[in-house]
Amino acid sequence: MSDYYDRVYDVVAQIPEGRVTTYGAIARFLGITSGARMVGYALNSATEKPIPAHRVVNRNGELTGRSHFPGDTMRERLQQEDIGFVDDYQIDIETHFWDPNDRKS
DNA sequence: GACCTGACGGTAC
DNA sequence: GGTACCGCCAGGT
Repeated sequence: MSDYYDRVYDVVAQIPEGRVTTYGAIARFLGITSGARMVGYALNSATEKPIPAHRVVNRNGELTGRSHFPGDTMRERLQQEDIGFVDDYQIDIETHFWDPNDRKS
């Protein structure tokens, strides 16, 4: 069943502080290149999970999922981790991008 | 049981 | 270069 949900949680939970990743990167890491949507959907159920879902943004670095966070929790939390913002709700994804495949366990 | 929607991404026009 | 449409899989109604 939603095994891949757990994998999403596992990957997201391993995102280093001050780093972010994208839905596509996680999806591709799980083997579903076009399943980025599913990753986001998984995180939808992960809002109550002990994972830094705020470190996951879309391919454009936009905080698309901030709507699921109370207030500006997502934005403020990222700023606390020294994440560079190019816009009020868009981070410097190219600078802080973290690929799941690059994790060192 | 069937249909619709949903934290996105890539390709086509 | 920008906009539009289609594709992926699962869950909720």
